Amino acid sequence: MSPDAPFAIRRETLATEVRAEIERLIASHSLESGQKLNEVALANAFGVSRGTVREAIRSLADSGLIDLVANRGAFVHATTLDEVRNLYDLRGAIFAMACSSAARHMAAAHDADILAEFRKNLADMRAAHADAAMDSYYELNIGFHDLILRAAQNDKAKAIYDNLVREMHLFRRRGLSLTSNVARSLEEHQSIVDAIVAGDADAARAAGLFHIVSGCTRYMKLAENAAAAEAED
Amino acid sequence: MSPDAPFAIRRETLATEVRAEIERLIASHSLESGQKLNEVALANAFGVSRGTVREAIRSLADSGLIDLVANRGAFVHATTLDEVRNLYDLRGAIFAMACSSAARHMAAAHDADILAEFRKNLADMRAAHADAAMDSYYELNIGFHDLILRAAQNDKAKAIYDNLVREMHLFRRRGLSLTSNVARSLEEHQSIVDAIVAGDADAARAAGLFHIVSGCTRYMKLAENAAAAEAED
DNA sequence: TAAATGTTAATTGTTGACAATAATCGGCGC
DNA sequence: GCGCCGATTATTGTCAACAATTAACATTTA
Repeated sequence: MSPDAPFAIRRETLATEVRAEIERLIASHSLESGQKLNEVALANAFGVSRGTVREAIRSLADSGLIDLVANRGAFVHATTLDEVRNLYDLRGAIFAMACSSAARHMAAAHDADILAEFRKNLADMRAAHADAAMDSYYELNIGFHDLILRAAQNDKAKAIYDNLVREMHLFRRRGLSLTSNVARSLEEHQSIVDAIVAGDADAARAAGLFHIVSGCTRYMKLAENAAAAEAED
Repeated sequence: MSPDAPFAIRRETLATEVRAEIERLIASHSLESGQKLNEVALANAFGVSRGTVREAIRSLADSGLIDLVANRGAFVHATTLDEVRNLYDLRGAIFAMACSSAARHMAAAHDADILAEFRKNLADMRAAHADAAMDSYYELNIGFHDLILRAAQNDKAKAIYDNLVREMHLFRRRGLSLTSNVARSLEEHQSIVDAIVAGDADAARAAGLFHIVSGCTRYMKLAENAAAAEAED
């Protein structure tokens, strides 16, 4: 009677679709930071009941994408630069831990499948870099981090990490091209994989932490420049 | 929790109270691991509407305390020993990061207030240890970790950490007394505070990680013994 | 005019009812 | 007896209406 099928065909519920739709509205800046979400308006727009959008909003609130004030409403969370720094700190801590765990698991039981996936991801990324195919590079980068978290075999960590990435993505300032320093990022990926393959948990942790800290530094620099450019207008 | 007005009478919403009540049912083992939650039964028991308990259940699911299967229902999440290990890994990563951040902040701007709170917590703990007052020790231990996460000034990290602690607490096996090795735990707290006061981020990170790893080791040992004792019956 | 108060409109919190899906049970054939 | 299949029941997903709270506006008063 226990849920035996792990990959049970769970038909998405309406609320989850609405949630995804609202996320898209935030990502596309149709809903601005700090803006209030009107339940009836959203319900009408999506052609669903108010209770359904309520459920979606609550879910987004639990993920930290929306702020909830009792009896007053829901507001798109406005992420400050200090918060982004904090999010990077968190990402770094979790990602480094995941790299370490991945190395440990690889040392304990050599997993050829996931190793092949790592190799393919690295190769594809090199190709994308050579072709200057920046859009596919973005996807591959997501895929790489996903691989790490899967190799760590820590579902909870993966869920939290995915949430962090999603939040950082959604509130990323418009026009910040993160395609710079691709070559360096690729090197960092390579050294992470090397440490994992070698089964060196400490080296993997260090390489993982360095990767995120570097990413944070790059982002902060871009944000500074963007702020300076805005001030000039 | 009140963002702006300190004197605001934030009347809790019904769903929030119901959520707390369900948590209590899980903690008291009135709801067993893996057990199914019946919405109408809970609604009747609490004297509220089904929609309200639905909202509470969804919130618990987002926190990972409950597993949700579409069209089939909600089940109390059954935490395995492997999962507990993963949770400890996560706690360790976040706690170590928090200790590091706390040290960094203390070095940048000496905060006398929080320092006094640390000193008081350590003194109270020593007193509780001397009096063998284990129940108050438990509270003080929670308070210590809370202080660290506050000193780190990372709200998101604090929210996630609190969630992890709550989950580990709720699914703690009955009869596992965690009051052993209080003296050693106290020493670890002391060395964490020392590193933070010194503004040594690296030392604080190391001390924080060691504290959680030690706690994990102690817990695993207890769990092993408990399993062995059960096998004897 | 500006602050304070009373009144109305808009929005959220909560509820009960209906529809869709999954679990249960009994008959039927083998 | 055992397993498959359809009808019945129970439970969840969704909806629309009601109650409580908040925001907006108009009115009064100093």
